[in-house]
Amino acid sequence: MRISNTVYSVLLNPSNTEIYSFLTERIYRELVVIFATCKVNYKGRAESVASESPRLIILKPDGTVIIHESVKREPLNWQPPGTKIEIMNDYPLKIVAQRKRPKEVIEIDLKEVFYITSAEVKDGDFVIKGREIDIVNTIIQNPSMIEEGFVPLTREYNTPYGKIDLVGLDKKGNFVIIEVKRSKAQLSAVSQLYRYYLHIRETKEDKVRGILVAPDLTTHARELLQKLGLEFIRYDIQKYSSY
Amino acid sequence: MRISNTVYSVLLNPSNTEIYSFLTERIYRELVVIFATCKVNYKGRAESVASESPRLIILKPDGTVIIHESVKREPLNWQPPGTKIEIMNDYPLKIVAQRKRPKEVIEIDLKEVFYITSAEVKDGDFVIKGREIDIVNTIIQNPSMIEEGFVPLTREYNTPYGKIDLVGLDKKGNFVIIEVKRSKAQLSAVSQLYRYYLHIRETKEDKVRGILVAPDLTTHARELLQKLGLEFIRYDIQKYSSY
DNA sequence: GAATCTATATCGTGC
DNA sequence: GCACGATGTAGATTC
Repeated sequence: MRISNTVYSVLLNPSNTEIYSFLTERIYRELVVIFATCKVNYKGRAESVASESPRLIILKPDGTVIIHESVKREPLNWQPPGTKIEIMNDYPLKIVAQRKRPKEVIEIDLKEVFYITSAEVKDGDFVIKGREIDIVNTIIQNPSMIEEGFVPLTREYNTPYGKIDLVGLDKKGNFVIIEVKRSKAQLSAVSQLYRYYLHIRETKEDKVRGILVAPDLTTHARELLQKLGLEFIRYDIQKYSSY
Repeated sequence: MRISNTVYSVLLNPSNTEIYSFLTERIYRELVVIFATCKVNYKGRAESVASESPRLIILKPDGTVIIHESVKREPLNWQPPGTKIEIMNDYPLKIVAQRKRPKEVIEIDLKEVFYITSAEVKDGDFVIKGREIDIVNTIIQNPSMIEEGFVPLTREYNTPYGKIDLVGLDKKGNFVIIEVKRSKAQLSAVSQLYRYYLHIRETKEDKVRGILVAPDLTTHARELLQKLGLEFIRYDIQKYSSY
């Protein structure tokens, strides 16, 4: 079937023979959607067993396998891109999807297949903004939002204890370490900053300051921050949303 | 259409009128799958714009919205469960999915709808094992895997600075803090343990030990661990996989 | 390939 | 509802 430039096919209540030839012809080439009752077994980093039930199965041309039930954003089982997908012409028909690192395998036993569809899909353009990196950019363009006299030096500054979002100097020449969070900062953000802070304090002669930049932080995060001698600067997303 | 106990419906190349009545009747009741060219705009914690392109749209009865392209395990855009989904009978037909906290909205402009399917789905049983909690259970049942004389006291021990996986006493009566990781431990695991360690050392008179239990840890994690005076115990997943 | 961090993370739990 | 940690996290980036 063809509409505009998109070719797609639909099989309703297909026989096993139809399913097998349909799938073997189309996997890795088209976006395949199967609605069927199935059992699913997963074994790898963890293990899972799913009893027979109707589910939605998606096979992407890049090797991704996604199995959904009727609830949640997260799939019941999955395999990421690069997975080796095989259709086993057994009774019942079986889809085996495995990858090497980590070694993981999903087996899908297809019981009743209600429909299968397949389509050639070319991806469109996608632009996203408002991520952490955008905030770091805003700081570099508006260093005074940290404080008067702040001079950004390096972003993604590498240390053995992790990458520091931004390092710079204050007007007194102190080393300044900045960790940015795009949403309310939690304990882990403070720990992360403290890890960098300790490392820089040990390896640099200069005085060091650690600053957490976020729209807000939790009560416990604030307590810990103060106890550790670190600083907080509120990032008002409204104020700098013009970029 | 009915096969066994599963009722499902398929519309091929539906008209706008058909799409509208089909969707309004079925959202929040059935698992709906749409394959269509569409534009997608998202605005909330971040923002995104996706140009017109064929995509797979899933509307779950719990309010979940998932939009997939032909690559990746992760959807292009989404809304989690609890989202308010509306079908707007405009030209073009539009799906608006919004939630309050955080305030986020997705607008999907449907251009050409190739097919829509819908099905009543009751979820099956699902059992998973091999998660962190299973390792903690194993330790509690085999305390000697920590060391001779170790006595587990409390799991999920609450502190202002986070929940400690397991606390106990060693044979000398020292307080022992245990952080468990199911895969190779990284810097953040060491920071996490250290946060708990500092807190307990400050609030308890007793001597305190912090132990990281994991199958392995990265080089830098090991360095930091040693520097902070914390300990590591290897958890051999093979050895205790019998539970 | 290993290590680290971000994510519109999502999800579960405890308060 | 908030805070916090786990996730079979996935995905991007750097080394």
